[in-house]
Amino acid sequence: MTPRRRTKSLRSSGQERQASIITAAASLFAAKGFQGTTTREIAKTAGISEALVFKHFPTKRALYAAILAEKASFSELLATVEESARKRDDMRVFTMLAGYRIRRATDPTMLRLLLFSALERHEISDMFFQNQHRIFYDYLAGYIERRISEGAFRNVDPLLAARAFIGMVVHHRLLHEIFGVPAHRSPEDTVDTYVTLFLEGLRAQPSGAKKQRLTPG
Amino acid sequence: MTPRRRTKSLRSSGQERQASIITAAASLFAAKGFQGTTTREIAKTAGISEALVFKHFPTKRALYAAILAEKASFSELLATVEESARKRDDMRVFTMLAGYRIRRATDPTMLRLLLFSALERHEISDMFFQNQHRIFYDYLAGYIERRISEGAFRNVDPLLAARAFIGMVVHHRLLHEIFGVPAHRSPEDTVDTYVTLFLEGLRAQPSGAKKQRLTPG
DNA sequence: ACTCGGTGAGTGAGTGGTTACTTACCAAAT
DNA sequence: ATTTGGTAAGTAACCACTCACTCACCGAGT
Repeated sequence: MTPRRRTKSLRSSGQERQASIITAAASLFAAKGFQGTTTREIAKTAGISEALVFKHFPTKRALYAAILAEKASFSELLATVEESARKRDDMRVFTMLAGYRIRRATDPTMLRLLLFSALERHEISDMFFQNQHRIFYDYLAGYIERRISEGAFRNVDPLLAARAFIGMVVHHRLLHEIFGVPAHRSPEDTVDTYVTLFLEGLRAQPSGAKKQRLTPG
Repeated sequence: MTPRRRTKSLRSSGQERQASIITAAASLFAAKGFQGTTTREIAKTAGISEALVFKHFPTKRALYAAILAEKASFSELLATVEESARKRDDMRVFTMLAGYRIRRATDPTMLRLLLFSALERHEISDMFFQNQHRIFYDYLAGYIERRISEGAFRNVDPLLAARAFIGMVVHHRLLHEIFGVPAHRSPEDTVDTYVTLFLEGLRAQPSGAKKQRLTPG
């Protein structure tokens, strides 16, 4: 029996392969950084030979740039859709998208990629970073300015407030996901708490463990 | 026994050399990470041959561990002195030391070392990290609990509040010193503002540029 | 229905350069 | 004379990247 195109082909198309290389490389770069990842490892993770990686990307650095560019352009797309929702005054969609973007941008893999690229000072990373964080600033700018116009947050400097908020969220993720400090709440819960804490003027839930030690462990 | 040197010797003592290697290596590791730094570079920066580096430290990793251990033990020392000042109720010394420790721990070189060691997941970095952050938690724990007992910050969860504050400070440093986003105030000013902002319940200076755009640049 | 040649997917076995680390030896200080 | 600070010149392993080559697939000609 000579089966024809019945099951999956033995060879992938160029686009499929390119995507699988990017996926493999992204997780490795996020885990070990650019310098810490070898092209041999990338090939092994993608299940192909090292030579094929270089058929798709001229250099290791070009592959890295492609990954960051892809992530950045997806963020850009989300921002555009979100902006149009805001203009249509569709607050349900806007809030949902903004929430998704915040969760995505504070996702451990994204954070590790972001931090590594920033620390290792790749030229490409500037754009990536600016894109990732403009999201937050724009989102919070809108929210805070709206609330201020409603009479809330008297005497609050919006830029400082936005930065403070981002600081809380990012730092929580750093602590919990990257540095491995155990969280005393679920991530979702904590981000929500931070939002409340920040936006309502540092009034946290009264249910908090007041006598808790501040040093974890 | 005590060798008194009239003129500068052509050769350094073991301890002097060891210190100079650590200094050179620390700045390189902070700038490029463990993987990104070569032992040749370290030797060149310290102004000696590569072989001599290995006379003082058996492996590159051991040198790295020594750097983190040194930083951590200095922090520990500061914490001890500070604790004794607190017990003596010497608030002037306590506040001064605590301020110094916060400034030191948010210093760009320390932050880069910390972030790199955490991202690259060296076993040694755990201790280093725990030490660096216990500083904040303990300092803030004391402050916040004191203020709560005075009737301030009703319904505030101290752990969350401490984390939020650290988030603000660390994120500001990340933005400004590592990611290169221009600060709209001086670093010292901003840290102080964060302290005020946090401790007084998000009431920032009314002098703030209220109509400022939130996106820098 | 079958062959055959063109094309792109895919690889094993390198290449030169770099890395962490070593060896064998030297010179200054005591 | 011995110890200690110091080096030039290695070495084996590993790195990003290349080369020469094979194989799978498809469609045109018969």
